[in-house]
Amino acid sequence: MATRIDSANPVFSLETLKVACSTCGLRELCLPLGLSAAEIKRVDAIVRRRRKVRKTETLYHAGMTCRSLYAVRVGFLKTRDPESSGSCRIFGFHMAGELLGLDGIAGGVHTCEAIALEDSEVCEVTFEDLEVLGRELPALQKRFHQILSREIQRDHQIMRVLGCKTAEQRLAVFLLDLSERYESRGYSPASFHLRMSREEIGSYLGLQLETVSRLFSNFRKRGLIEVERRHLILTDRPALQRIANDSDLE
Amino acid sequence: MATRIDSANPVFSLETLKVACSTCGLRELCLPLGLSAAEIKRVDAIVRRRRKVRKTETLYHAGMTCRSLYAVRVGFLKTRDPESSGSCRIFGFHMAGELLGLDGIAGGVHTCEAIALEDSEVCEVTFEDLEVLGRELPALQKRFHQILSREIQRDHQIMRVLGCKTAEQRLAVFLLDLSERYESRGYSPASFHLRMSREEIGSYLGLQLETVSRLFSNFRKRGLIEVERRHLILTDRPALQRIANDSDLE
DNA sequence: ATCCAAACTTGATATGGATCAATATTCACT
DNA sequence: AGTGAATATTGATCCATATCAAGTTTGGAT
Repeated sequence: MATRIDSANPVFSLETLKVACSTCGLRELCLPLGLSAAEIKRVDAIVRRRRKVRKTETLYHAGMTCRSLYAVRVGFLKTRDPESSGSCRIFGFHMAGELLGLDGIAGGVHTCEAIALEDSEVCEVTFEDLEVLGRELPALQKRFHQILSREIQRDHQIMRVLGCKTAEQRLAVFLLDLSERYESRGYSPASFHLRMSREEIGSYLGLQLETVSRLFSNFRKRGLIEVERRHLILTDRPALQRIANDSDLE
Repeated sequence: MATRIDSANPVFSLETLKVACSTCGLRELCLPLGLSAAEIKRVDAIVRRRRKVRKTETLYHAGMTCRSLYAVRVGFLKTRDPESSGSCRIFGFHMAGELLGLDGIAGGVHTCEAIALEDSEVCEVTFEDLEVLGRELPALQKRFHQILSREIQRDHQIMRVLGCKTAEQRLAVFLLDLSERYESRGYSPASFHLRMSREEIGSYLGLQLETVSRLFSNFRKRGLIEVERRHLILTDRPALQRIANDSDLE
């Protein structure tokens, strides 16, 4: 539960260099995508500090002033709606290379809260710095706009799922989405560990946890997946793909 | 069905002046919000052309290259998912002062289609121009980021509704949202005309049109609204408000 | 003015998930 | 190692909303 951790140490230098965007394995996913080496060096300079967030800890609460966005460097977080106290809606799960806090730019206040699902590390960049540097580096400005727009596209995808897919389809879409994201990070697309509970999956997909659990069992019986608690193997992705798309065509 | 209309006329000058942002009644809602008079003049210069879109006509199709965003000047449009052929998901309804095409920045391609629900007019600004001018006018840059972030917030709101509200709550949220948006445009928040069909409302809210129709009847019986086909009077907004929020607290 | 298609309303019935309930498994903590 | 609290599974039942069906109203085209 402690927050006094090495990365909060104000002594930068070597430590900072080691985790600079220039040498970060995520630069092909994260903010620096598409920038030249020289441009990335400039981005390095505005990455304020790396922050560690232990499992179950909160990166930011709703209502907190929001002056920065956070890039996930390692780990896995969820963002959730603070309002709906009951079955707290989960807006998203976020893995390495993804940016958090985009919703807070408009009002200067976080509208949701971000919680680590495993020990994580994030890089912080203030909007102010990003805007100033964006004026100098059109490629960075463009990249930032892309990221914001991408987020809107992602939200549309979720709206589509919530608005007109069956429970079965929702879970298939969810598993395939995770799979793709792991793959683009160099992990196996077919075998991975779920960082979230059945309840959290349900909250994200607009389903009850029992329904999620039943669907896992059902998928297993049909030979689509192997599931052992939170470890998952997608044994028949084409079939999942078919389930995910199918019924909105018929 | 014709698209040969005056605003497509390449002769600008007086015509253009008349509809410039500087003199536009929407400048407190639209892109120029918060800019100085001098800055707004600069924005005027990048508003390429005004385009008229007649009722039922399409402003852009999914798949079309997307180099611009569109600000609604007059009228009312919907954006919808082209994929789900059956009950085409509707992503949103858009009124004067709102911006369309934000999802297309990332890929340079429109991911949804925009269709006019009544005769409408939009102002076009290319992303390129917006980015170039944004570098010169930090206030404009900031405003653009705000708009993108606002859109993400809006999408979250919809995800919340689709993910954990009952049909009754969804309709209440929807009506109150329309009400607010009309009010902030100087119209009555309590009495307005629905530009969309029951089916379109249903598609937006993840409900069947019959359910929407029944809910209208039900709300009327309870004295919450008066509804005559597409004309609507919200006679008890506090009650609607209660319905909209209530049950996720209990 | 008339006709037709689209939009809407209302009723009857079916069903996918929610809800309630009981049990099993796992993990964190002492 | 042992205990209690999360987490997950599975079954039984219920209900909100979908689906099917019929009839009505409206508005646009001729």
